[in-house]
Amino acid sequence: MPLNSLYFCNFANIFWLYMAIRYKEYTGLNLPATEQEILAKWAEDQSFEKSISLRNGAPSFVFYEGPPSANGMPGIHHVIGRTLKDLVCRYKSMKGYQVKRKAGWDTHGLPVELGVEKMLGITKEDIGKNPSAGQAGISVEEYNAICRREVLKYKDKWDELTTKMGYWVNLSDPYITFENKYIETLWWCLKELYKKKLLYESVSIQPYSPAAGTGLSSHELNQPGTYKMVKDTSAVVMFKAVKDEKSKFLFDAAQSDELFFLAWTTTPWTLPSNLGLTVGANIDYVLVQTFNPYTHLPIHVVLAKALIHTYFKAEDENGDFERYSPPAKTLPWKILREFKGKDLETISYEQLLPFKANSAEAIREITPGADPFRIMLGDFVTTEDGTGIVHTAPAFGADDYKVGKKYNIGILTMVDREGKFIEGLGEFSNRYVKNYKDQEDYADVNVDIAVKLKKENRAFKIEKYEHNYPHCWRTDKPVLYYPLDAWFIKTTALKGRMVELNKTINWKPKSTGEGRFGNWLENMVDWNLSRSRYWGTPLPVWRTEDGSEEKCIGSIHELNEEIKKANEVLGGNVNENYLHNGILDLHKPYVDEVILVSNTGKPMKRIPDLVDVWFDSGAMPYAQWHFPFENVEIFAQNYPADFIAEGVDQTRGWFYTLHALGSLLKESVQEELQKAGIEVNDEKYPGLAFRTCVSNGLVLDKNGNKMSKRVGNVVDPFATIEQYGADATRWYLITNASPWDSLKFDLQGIKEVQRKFFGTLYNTYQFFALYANVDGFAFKEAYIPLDQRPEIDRWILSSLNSLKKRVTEYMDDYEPTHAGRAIEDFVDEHLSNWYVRLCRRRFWKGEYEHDKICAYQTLYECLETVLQLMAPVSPFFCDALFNNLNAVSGRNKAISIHHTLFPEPDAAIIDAALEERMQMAQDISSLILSLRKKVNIKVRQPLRKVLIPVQNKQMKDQIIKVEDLIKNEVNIKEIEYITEGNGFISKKIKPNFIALGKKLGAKMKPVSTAIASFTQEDIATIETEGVYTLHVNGEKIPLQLSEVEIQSEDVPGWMVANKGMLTVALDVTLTPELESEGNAREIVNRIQKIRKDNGYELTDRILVKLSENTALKPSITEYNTYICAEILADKLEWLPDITNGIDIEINDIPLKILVTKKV
RNA sequence: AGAUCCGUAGCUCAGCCUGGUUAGAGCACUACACUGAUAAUGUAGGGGUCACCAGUUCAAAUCUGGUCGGGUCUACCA
Repeated sequence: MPLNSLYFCNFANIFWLYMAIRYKEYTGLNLPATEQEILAKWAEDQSFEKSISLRNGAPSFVFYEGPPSANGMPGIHHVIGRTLKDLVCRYKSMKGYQVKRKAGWDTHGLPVELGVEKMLGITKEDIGKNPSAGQAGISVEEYNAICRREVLKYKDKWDELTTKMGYWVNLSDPYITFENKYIETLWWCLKELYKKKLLYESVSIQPYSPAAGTGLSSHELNQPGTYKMVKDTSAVVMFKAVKDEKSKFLFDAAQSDELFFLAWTTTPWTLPSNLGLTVGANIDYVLVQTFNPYTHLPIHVVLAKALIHTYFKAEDENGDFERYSPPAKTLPWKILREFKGKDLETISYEQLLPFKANSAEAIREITPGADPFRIMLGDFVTTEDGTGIVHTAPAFGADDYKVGKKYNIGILTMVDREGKFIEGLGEFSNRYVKNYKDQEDYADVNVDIAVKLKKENRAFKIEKYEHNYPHCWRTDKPVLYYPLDAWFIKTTALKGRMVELNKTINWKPKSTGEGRFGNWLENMVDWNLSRSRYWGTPLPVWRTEDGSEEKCIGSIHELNEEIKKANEVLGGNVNENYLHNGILDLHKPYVDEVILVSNTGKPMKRIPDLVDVWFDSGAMPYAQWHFPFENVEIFAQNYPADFIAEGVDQTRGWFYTLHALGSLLKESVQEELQKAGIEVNDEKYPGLAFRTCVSNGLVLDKNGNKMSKRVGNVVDPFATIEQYGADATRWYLITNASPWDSLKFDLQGIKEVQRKFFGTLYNTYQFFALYANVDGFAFKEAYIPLDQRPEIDRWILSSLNSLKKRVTEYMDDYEPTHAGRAIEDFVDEHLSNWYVRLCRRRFWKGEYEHDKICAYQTLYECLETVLQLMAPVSPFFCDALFNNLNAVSGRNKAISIHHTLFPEPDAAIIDAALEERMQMAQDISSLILSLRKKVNIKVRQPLRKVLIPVQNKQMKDQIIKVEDLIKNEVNIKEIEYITEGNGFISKKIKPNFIALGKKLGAKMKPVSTAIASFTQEDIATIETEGVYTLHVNGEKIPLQLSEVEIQSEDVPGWMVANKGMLTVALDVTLTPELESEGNAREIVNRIQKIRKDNGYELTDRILVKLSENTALKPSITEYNTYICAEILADKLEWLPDITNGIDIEINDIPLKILVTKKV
């Protein structure tokens, strides 16, 4: 080896050792592996913690984490929601805000309890027993201990997913809803509401299982198999109207002293409890004259017009009343009068089944001042089935209760909790309304009621009716809707405020807030807060046995004081277990053991109810900081949230409870803040819990079905991330569909993202690293001003700044999908397929000097910026590449891309004209390539000329500036511009519809036909004159040049292609000179391929031997210098014969060639 | 039942707010090219009654009303 070669070799090694680092080059794109490295780095550098501490003192951006329940495994749908949360937080952090993200766990509630019951194989009845006293079952203490343990069963899995998917949230200090401090804040909230009289007890109509003796939650009612088709006795019964001023118009029309309202029921057992009838205000009703089909007495009845034909045959209308005689098959009928439901309001009727127990006195005893047996208006009435008049028994239907309350008709509960009629109902007393006791000789009381009504001329139609009815999932017996005591929050009291504040919330998408949420608010009812379960936040209300006195407790301290007081007053062993250390666990059964004392010295026991878990999560803004007991300052800075995001299914869940509590507690919160000396105003603390809310849609499987374990179409997020990487998964989830559209999840889509976007980005980076390493580019030279860079650099930088602008706008508008798509477009269309493609030579050709440095600086900046722009969405790969770039250049001091500031667009760099002409260059090139394709002339074969017709000077100037790019790209020698007047090109004209449409209106059609038949001369006329007078239907219509669009269509004798306003004509003549040059290019191409096949390094020089006997020799000789320069050879050696060479063919001419490495 | 979102190529989606005359991308398929970025790229091709019906308009994928289908939430009803 020659001395100098050795020297160079060593020098190179030493050189690189000295530099210590080159841009890292990869052997292949492996996203999961890169992510592992980055995760390790983040952990080591504490990148997340630093991303927050770096922003100390900066304005805060407040994010609330909706607490997931960790008693189920996380699924892929959790990944999309969390990606959305994460990207917003990362973005805001990069925009300079401090974004604290406290994690949280939802730990109470029915799903937890049901899971535990299932695991233990027990039912609700087994809980609360005393096994040590020999009872079968489990104590509340033990049960709750198991719930506490089980609820965080999958916490590790959740934490793992959080980490692996790159969700930055503070897992080390989460809020947990079962902790005493958390519950204490909930108690504070409840007491505040209590003090304001917003917390009250009342009855509500709930599903109730008499067989099991317990109320059922809606969750239980939604268990599979609870709704069953059953056949029940249904009855259309006749309520007799009372004649008075209000009903006079009906009696007048009937010309009778007796008329009836028809009402339908599938539960005749509710009839003794009937107190009203409900009609729809705008439903049409009719008064019909007919006969009772059972008693055959002539009658007058009222029912909805739309339902006439379910009871009467059309052909019997106005039938012969005189000749009706039983047992007649036909029932003649006649409409006497038609009216609206609202005309019936408050008309009275006689009680249908009067007994002692449901007498007027009994009713007023229960509800003093009640005014029953009247017709009411309700919006729930339909004409789907029945009669359009709804029998209303407030005790046994939620709608009935609501409308009954409005009209103050009282309430009758003629059925006890065992499901049987109470005393005082005559022959029906003590009979079960359904066969709840499995009696063999059970006689259906509903049938007996129907029979009685038939006999009394009070039944119009009795039949078996098959319908879907809910059953208790435990006993399989039909459920009753039954009035049960419950605690409510009077949300309706602040409805106005909630509606108003909702208008200030930025909802994404808007429709969720205006439609789904707004509607929900409009139809708000009071919040039923109580649950009769075991594992949850206890309602902190104690009450004396007679119910005359009660206390609501608002803190642990207060409770402990009351505990002591009760012991002192009541004496004995009252609360003896809680005197020393106070209460240590606020859950059942401990709170229930505590006895308090009333102001008059009576003992008080706790109401056994728990609080709806939605209260837990809705109070999370306060409870997560243990407000107001601690952290008042922190709370003040973190309330309300700037941003929350959850699935759209939370609209009436978390979103609602957050919003409701925000409104309800506004004054309480402001007071506490003021007490702590914090400045309070309505702008800062408007009683709003969140300012922006993004609701994301569902994740469906690729066929559009809901993912469910049962169907087995769930996607395992861990496997997905492991195989394709979190980056590609996140990018796919975000860019494929807007977050609020439901997403059809398809792994093929992730593969596509991986290949198309990350693959392209990776290639671009690899390309840069490859050559930058060769040239030792480390961005050490001064930043070259734009005006000293070539046009194409200025273009890509302009385009880059336009991109920054768009991405920023989209991100600020919570439209990450559009932001992501814009980035994709840029990387693919602009950076990779135009800039890099056109500039390749600049990187590997020539010396390391001005133009090359420009190219490196430009590409570096593009890469760096794109990585920053995509960082919020896909945080791993960009951080890796960013670090690789920085390791060499040291341009940015941040140790992670997530600590940098989001790129700010520079308007001065954006050059719209430049971007426009580059688009033209791309389009023109594309057109020329398509023409080449058509005549089958490959790009390596140079062509002489293209013609481009130009509309005006400005267009010509634009194209001239990119002329060289086009010529290079499509291998054309010359571009010739043709302008007006030479008659060389033929043109096409069409109306400018927008301009003309406004002016012409209805005359548009004939005018556009006229324009379509313009000749070339006509077009020339309007072009030169600027105006053309059309004659349409004898009317003169002047046509301005600006009202039409003219474009070149054809150049006779040339190959032509169009796109929009652009037209290109290609000269496809091949001269011997052009062919010769084409041959030379072919040779270069073949030899480059051989170099590559032989595995030579980029910089290796080669020796080339060619066989002399070829027709190609003149071409090759002519372009000898060019060829040698391209292939890195000193010279081309011609030999008569080559033994080891490779046979190739160029344009059908054979050639033998031998390439070896020069040593 | 009510509310809401969605329905555009075989698949995933733009375009719709602000109506304008060849309805676009990508994937997949076919063919041909190109390539010292190569799991890339270009060009060409097939593939659409823009779910349906009605209305407004000179003009509707776009605006209005309705219908149908799918998803979700809420409610559960005589």
